[in-house]
Amino acid sequence: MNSASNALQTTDDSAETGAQQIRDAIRDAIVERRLSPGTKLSESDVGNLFNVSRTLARAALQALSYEGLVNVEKNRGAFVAYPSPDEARQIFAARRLIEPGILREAAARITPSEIQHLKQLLLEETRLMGERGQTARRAEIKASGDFHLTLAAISGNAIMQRFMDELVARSSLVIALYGQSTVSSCGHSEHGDIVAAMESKDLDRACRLMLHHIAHIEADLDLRERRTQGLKDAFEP
Amino acid sequence: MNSASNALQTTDDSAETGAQQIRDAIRDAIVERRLSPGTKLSESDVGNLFNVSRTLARAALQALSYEGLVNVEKNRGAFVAYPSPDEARQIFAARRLIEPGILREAAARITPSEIQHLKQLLLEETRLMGERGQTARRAEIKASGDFHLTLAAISGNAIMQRFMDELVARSSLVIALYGQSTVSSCGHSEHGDIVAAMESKDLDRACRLMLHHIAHIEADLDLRERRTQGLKDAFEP
DNA sequence: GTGCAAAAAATCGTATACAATTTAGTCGTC
DNA sequence: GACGACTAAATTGTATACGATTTTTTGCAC
Repeated sequence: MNSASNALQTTDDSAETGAQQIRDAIRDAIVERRLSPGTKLSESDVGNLFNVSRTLARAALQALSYEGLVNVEKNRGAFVAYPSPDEARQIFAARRLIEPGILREAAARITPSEIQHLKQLLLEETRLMGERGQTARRAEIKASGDFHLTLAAISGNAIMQRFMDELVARSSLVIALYGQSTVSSCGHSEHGDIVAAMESKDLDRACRLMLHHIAHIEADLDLRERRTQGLKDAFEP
Repeated sequence: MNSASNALQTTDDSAETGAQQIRDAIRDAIVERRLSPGTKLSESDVGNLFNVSRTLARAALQALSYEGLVNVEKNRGAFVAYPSPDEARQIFAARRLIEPGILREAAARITPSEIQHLKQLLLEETRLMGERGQTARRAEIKASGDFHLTLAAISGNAIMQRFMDELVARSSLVIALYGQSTVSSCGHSEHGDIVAAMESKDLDRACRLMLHHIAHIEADLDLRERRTQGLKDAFEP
């Protein structure tokens, strides 16, 4: 009865086999910053690493390039994306443009159980903020993104959800490159404030908080050209 | 000096060879409605048609699946996307959500020469509206989409431009399936009104017109399940 | 003639092989 | 010793080949 069952999953049945799994594994590695921007992803290496042929490795890399997480250069290979400051600005401009709309749709459709789910995410987030260690920070980054992705899922629009998937993943790359503050990339209790505003049906306030939140993340960035990037451009323009 | 040169084109140099060209060719055929929704795109057939191996055909089809223009079903093959009424609603919901924001950014950055370019597009559009024949109607559909895509290009955000690329292409599929009016799918002189509002710096009015315009397109659709779809589902569930 | 089961054909999933391009290394010349 | 051209290694681009899954056809029983 609920048409969302059709909308929530992009592919009909289980994964398209092999390539999909490899793509997800590499994407996780990129988003969790275990793969640094600019790292070369040789097709042979990826294939050997996952015990598959170069065919599947190549398919996975191409898929990642469509999401903007990997750049494939003709006859040169695939590299973990190294977003330029300008790309970073575009990513956040896109989020400022999109997320308020998603928030409004989500607020209009949200159910009590979904509110509960969101609150649980917030608890997990604050818990991770209290812990030490790299793994905790990685989990925190992921949880922070999951908040925005869950909102997109609640909005019920599979297309916007996919767009947000891409934007959140790329945001993680940008924060890895240009983030300054050692602490939480996403912030404070701003997520909680947004949920509170949604609960009290104050949509305008929720949107304002969301925009403020995104601006806050962006303000923590130092969007100056990195040396490595400059060097690369100097050698291979 | 302008870092936009890096941002405006997703791929650095010319096409990734083969697969990219095939992808574009098939995409054009889909958008121009020379390939009907639901048509099977066998890897072998596509390969033979373009005189390439199945490898490249497959890569092109996968690329199209990432754009939502074809559905690849595991072990069954690729088919020109057959958007469900629900998907159609999501596509237009996404456009309503995104396009006002793009319009605002475009209005803030637009140059006189770009205004001129837009006006030329409008002239071309009205010219095509006056002509008869399938080819003219195809060109009209394309021109109508180009208006929205040009706006996205002017906004200067390559990411939003890509999102709009996808949404406009999929909209064409939806209109092909569910459009009712035999005449212009996109409408009247609404494009012209939007440009006029932009020129007079009346952003709020421009956004209102844009939303009205999108609603107008959607209102022309008959979003009922098509029989063919039902039959197909009955035979191959 | 209808319905089901098994075999044949077609199609996709994946691996391997070869050609083309790039990159690294080497040798010779200045 | 530095620079440039040539050769060799590595990597990507594309094609072909083989195994797995699906679809169609065939054949038989009822």
